[in-house]
Amino acid sequence: MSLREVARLAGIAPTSFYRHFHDMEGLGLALIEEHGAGLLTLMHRVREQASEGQSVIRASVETLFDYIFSNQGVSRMILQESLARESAFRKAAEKLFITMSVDLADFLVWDAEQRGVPLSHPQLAANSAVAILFTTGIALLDRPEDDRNTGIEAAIVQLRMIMRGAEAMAKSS
Amino acid sequence: MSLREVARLAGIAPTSFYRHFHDMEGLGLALIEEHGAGLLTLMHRVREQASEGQSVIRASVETLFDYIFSNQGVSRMILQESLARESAFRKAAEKLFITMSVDLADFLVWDAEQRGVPLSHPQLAANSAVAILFTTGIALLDRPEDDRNTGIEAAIVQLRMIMRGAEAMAKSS
DNA sequence: ATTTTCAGCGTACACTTGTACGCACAACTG
DNA sequence: CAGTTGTGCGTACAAGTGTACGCTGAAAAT
Repeated sequence: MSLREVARLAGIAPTSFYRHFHDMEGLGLALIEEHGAGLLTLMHRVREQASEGQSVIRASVETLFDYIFSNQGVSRMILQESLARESAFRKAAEKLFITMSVDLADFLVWDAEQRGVPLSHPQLAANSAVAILFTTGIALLDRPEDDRNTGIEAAIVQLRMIMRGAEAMAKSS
Repeated sequence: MSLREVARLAGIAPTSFYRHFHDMEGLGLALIEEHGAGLLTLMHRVREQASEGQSVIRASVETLFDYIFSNQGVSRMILQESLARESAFRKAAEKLFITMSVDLADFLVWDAEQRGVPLSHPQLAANSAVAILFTTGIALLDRPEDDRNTGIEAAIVQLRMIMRGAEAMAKSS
């Protein structure tokens, strides 16, 4: 997507773009910052609410996928850019994923303590979860709703599997 | 990367590009096909050799990461394109990852039978493994060797965790 | 030996891209 | 009220893009 294309969609002259962002990179960074913050708080809230109820995993997956589905463009861009060649852009996207992973890991250890279940390598478990969630989430974007629903169920099983693995490794090591 | 840029690097005139590929997409498809086939056989071979020796997981991770590190451009392109908007290009990349996952799942059930250990949801375990391996592999590309090595060890732990989880789920369900 | 195929070339065209420059009008500030 | 700041515009340009066309010469096939 080019600067001119953005300007066209925004209904302004190409040169007016500079009034808002110095760069195309500037726009990208702003988008990441905005949506990144929203996503982080969203996941926090879901964990708080769900931990008083049923499955945190199910609630988290459904919430995150909902978010991705209703913000297709940005979500895809962030993931894609986090895998691109070095740039300020990529650094920001990577940072977001790292923050999400760390947040999740924090919750995992808290939850494990709560339940009195030891957990080995919580950070690595969180990294796995984030990687799986985003790649499968984005891959589901252009698919019919049936595929999306089975994809959600699959992701839930995958996350459960990781948690079971982390618990099993803690017991036998 | 533009058609003209490719032609420049190939040392031919822009218009001569058409003698070899009808399209930029044609080039991409050819690259995916070529490297995809190589990658699949490479992983097959590694599993055969390693199953007579030590850790299959370690051998697989090291081999795959070696491949990614020595084929940075194509590897990154394939993963990135598999997450892009619908296109022939994306379909090919997605197909490669699906094939890799299915191959891995086949091996997992064979190996589990061999060892007399039940395994639940082998296909989902394989999907997780492939997603984790590629995203972390690509993310390690622009990093110093130290990071790469710790990344490899981390990936190994993550895969072990998934396998332990799949075994645990099979026992208790 | 003749023909066909192949891979290269240069020229040309219409189009898009980023961006520099300066002007106009609103809104807010003093 | 005058002044500053923010946001818009049109024009212009150099560079890059895909691709249509037709010419060459070598290699391969007949």
